Order: sequence, then C-alpha cells, then structure tokens
Amino acid sequence: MNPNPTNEPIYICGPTASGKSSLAIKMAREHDGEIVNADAFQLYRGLEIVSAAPSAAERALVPHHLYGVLDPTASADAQLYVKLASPVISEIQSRGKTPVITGGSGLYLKFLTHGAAPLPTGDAALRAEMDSQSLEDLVARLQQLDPLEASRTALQNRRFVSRALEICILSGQKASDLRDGWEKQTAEISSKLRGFVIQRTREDLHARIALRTKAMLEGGALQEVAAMSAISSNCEKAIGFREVRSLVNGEIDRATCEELINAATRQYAKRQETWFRREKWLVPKVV
RNA sequence: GGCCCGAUAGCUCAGUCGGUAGAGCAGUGGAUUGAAAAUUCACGUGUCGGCGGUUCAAAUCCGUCUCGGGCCA
Repeated sequence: MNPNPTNEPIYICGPTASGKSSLAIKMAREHDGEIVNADAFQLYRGLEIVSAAPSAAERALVPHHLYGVLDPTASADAQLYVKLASPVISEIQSRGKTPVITGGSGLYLKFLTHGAAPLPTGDAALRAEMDSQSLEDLVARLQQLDPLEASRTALQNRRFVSRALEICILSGQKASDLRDGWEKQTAEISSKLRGFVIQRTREDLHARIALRTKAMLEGGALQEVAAMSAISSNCEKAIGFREVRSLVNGEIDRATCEELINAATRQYAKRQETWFRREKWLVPKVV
C-alpha cells in the first residue's frame, strides 16, 4: 500500500551541509519516491564536486533527477528551473511515485511551490547596460518610472534596483503593478504543502561544513575546476570555484583556500537559514 | 646573560600632542519573485599583557615582571 496516496511532493530543505541528500534518500525510500534536485548549482554538469551533488553511490539507491542537466555555459534562473522541474515532477507522479524535492536554493523552491509573478524574464543586454550605469542614475530612473516600487525597494541593493527597472522597461508597465497581487494567495498555497527544514546547531553545522570542504579538496575539486576554468559561466559564482581556482593558479595556499571556502559556506548557510525560517509551512526537523 | 622590537575585539592591526579606543576580516540578526552558492542592510565593552608609579586624567609617560620575535654574547 502506498503510504502517500496523493503523491503530493515532499520538500526537503535546509542549509548547505545539513544532510539534505541523505534525508531525501531516506524519505524517498519510505514513501516510494524519487528525488528531484532544487539546487541552483547542482543543476550544472561538471560541477558535481564543488557543488556537493549526490555521489554515484547515493544515486544508485534511489532515482535522482535534474542533477548535471545544464551545460556550464548555460545561464539559469528561477523560472527556467520551474520549467525543468515541473514536467519531471508530473512524470514521477504519473508513475505513482512521490517526488522528493530537495535543495537549498530558496528562491527556486519558492517559485516551484508558489508560482511566478507575471514578470518579464531578465535580459542580458539590458543588464549589461545597467551595470555600466551608476547606482544613483538607476535609482533616479526607477523613482521616475515607478515611485511606489522605488519606495519599497532597498535602494542600496543594485541588483534589486536593476531588476525593478528592468521589469518597468521590458514590460512598459510599473513593476509595482505587476508585482502587486502575486502574494495574495501564498498562505493558501502554503497550507497545502508538506516539507521539512533540517535544523542543526551552528556548531554542528560549522563542523560539518569544515569536513565537507576538506573532503571536497581531497576529492577532486582541483581537477574539476581546472577542467572548467577556461569556461566563463555561472559556475564561477559557486562557492569554492574561485577559491579553488586561486589555489590551482598558486595565488593562495591550501589552508587559506580551505578557510575561505569554509567562511563563504558558513555565510551562505546562515542566509539559507534566514530564508527558510520565513517559510512557515516547513516543519523543522532536528537532526 | 645584555640590548632592541612587539603585546589593543575571536584574527590581523590602527590609535596624532596624555582626555578611559576603532577599522578590516570572522561572527550574529535581517531583507530577498526570473543573476539567488547571487545581491544587500544592521550590529563593535575589549582585564588596551600583569603589577606599581607620575598626573586632575595613562592604551599613550616612567619602573618592573611575564610572554613572543630578533640581534649581540
């Protein structure tokens, strides 16, 4: 008998290095499920070690989907992720299995669970143009085009200002109008979701991060990055990528590399905890 | 053994002419609907190595001790 007759997805969230992969495998086995990636960087091919994607041994235990499916030169975003994940999830359900969706990319998960606001997709050329302008000019332009959006945007955050402006320019409408209304039904959606967020003490998490970084460096991260360093892509933003490249290039020593990765990973984990803390539908799972 | 330099936040250090101290990093909390492993905001009490002394007032000047580092024996 299927313990989950509805085949509704189970979400496994939590900060990096908290043990999402193994919990997902456990849940998948208990619920006759298959695992779907929700990690922005594990999507990429050739970044398995640096992004700490599930190992071959782990993948052999349960079917895994959406790992290493993007070319390193491809650019991804939350909407593309939903486009990739939705059919995979439906397909799993159609076979009577339960999708176990796991990953630490809060925004991607949010799009998947709560849908996308009706906004235009980012435009690389426009972004490049905006990147060459001063923040003051971008802010002034946003204040002119959409004062309401400007008033509720963190104007020191160039990314947020650019995005708001981008929406106005590409759509010909006010970002504030397009964004309004989107959040109205989130509470209702949330009430129907089921998922867990792994919780660990900071001390424990930091220790796990340190162990993982060490394993990563000993487990082929240098070769992986060396193989990819000719490619300019989103992968360069992965924590560990630049640090390992600096190590490979002899700019820093191994101990420094390790500590830089650890610090960046700790900071990332903290941001993830902040994000998931707001997702009240996630049930804390103390490990 | 003698001389010199150093000791200030978890770390690296700044601190003017004596007026009880502040940067970066780390850390903590927050924001975050199409770059998100991204981007961004806020948060700084610490025996100023110890003990004496001078002074209205000492991280700052003097003495001494301790611990580093160096030079000379």
